[in-house]
Amino acid sequence: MKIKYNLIKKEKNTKGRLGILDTNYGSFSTPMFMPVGTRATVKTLSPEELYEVGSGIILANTYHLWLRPGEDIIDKAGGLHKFMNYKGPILTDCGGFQVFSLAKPKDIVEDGVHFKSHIDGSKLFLTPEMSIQIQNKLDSDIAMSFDECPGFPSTYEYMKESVERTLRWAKRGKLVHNNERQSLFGIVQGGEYPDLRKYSAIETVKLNFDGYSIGGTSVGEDKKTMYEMIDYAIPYLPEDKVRYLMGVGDPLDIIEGVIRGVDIFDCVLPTRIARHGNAFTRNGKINIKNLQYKEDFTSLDETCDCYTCKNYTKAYIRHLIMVDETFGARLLSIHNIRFLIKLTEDLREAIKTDTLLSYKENFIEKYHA
RNA sequence: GCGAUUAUGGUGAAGUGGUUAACACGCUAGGUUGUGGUCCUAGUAUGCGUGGGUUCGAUCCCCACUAAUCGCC
Repeated sequence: MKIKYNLIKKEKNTKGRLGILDTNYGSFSTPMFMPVGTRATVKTLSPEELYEVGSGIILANTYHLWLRPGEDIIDKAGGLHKFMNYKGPILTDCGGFQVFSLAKPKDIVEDGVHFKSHIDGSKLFLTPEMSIQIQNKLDSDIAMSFDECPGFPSTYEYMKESVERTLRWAKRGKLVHNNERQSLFGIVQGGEYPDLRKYSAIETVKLNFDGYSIGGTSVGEDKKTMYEMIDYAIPYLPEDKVRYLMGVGDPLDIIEGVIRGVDIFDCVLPTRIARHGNAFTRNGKINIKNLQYKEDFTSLDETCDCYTCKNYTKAYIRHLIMVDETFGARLLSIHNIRFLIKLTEDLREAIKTDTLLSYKENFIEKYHA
């Protein structure tokens, strides 16, 4: 079956909304943070650990799985869920963002995108149809339309052209999509231009997707601009479909996104910074490698309920990171993902009690202290 | 006791008779937003074993001392 978004409650003072998303692999509440598992694994975490931190859904990547091990292998394994032994919902990103980082503007043509493999430099060509067909085989619960993700800043002329192309690609992808149990999302682009965001949103919604995402964010723009990009698109998205803001995962950005009506977020930040020794805490982000934690035998965050915080000290985690033991990255990843998911849990409570704005004020006060 | 060799930062080391002593690691501090899986950026010896000498000038040349390593007795 296709996913179904159930709007439970709208917050009084903001556009924040509480909902439940039903999928083939269970239901989860929104707003929700979605951990990134590019290559069919959320780096260093087992599926059991993902369930434990309250992860409602995870993201895997079409481009990376297309190259290795290849969608046919995953198809033979019985689909992505069986292949990676993950029993919750999975969303696959379309590969558009990899194109953004691997291809040059001149390599983007009407039919698709020419670019070089990040593994061996071999020439590759990806089309909207291929992206959807690969995702059909991966058998994720939600597939994303193949889009172009322009950088920031882009000229108005280029962005207009890009938005039109992304719309044509969305139509082409939708035509070949043929997995009955898989939902398909459209992606709104338009950069920092209000009328292009509006146009992109209206035209994408006309194509009637199962959900909508806002893309083209987190590509170098400042926070204010990113929030405006959300504001320009949200009014034109239907209330009865789920909304996903792509690539955003800084705690403050998640709060601002929820206030603006976003339901799902994804981001590599919690796992990437974990591998580099950083942890989110209620009192701001910390670098566990700092000398001040050498003899700090307290947990990362005394308000946190995660496995890491219940069992390990900063001094121990610092030691593991300093000597490059992977268990350190795992402990920090568990904590950072739990931190963001707990944040969305708190935001859900704030929506229930119509206290989203005061929650934000209190959070910022401590986080920036 | 004798002989040889060597002595440069936390470590391994490069180097030159004359402005700011290479590089790497480590360490210290930042960065990271639909992941190109240990990455990127910056800082880190007021000093070249100790004491004398030669020289306008010595980490670099000479002498002594000290220490380490190897060999011999």
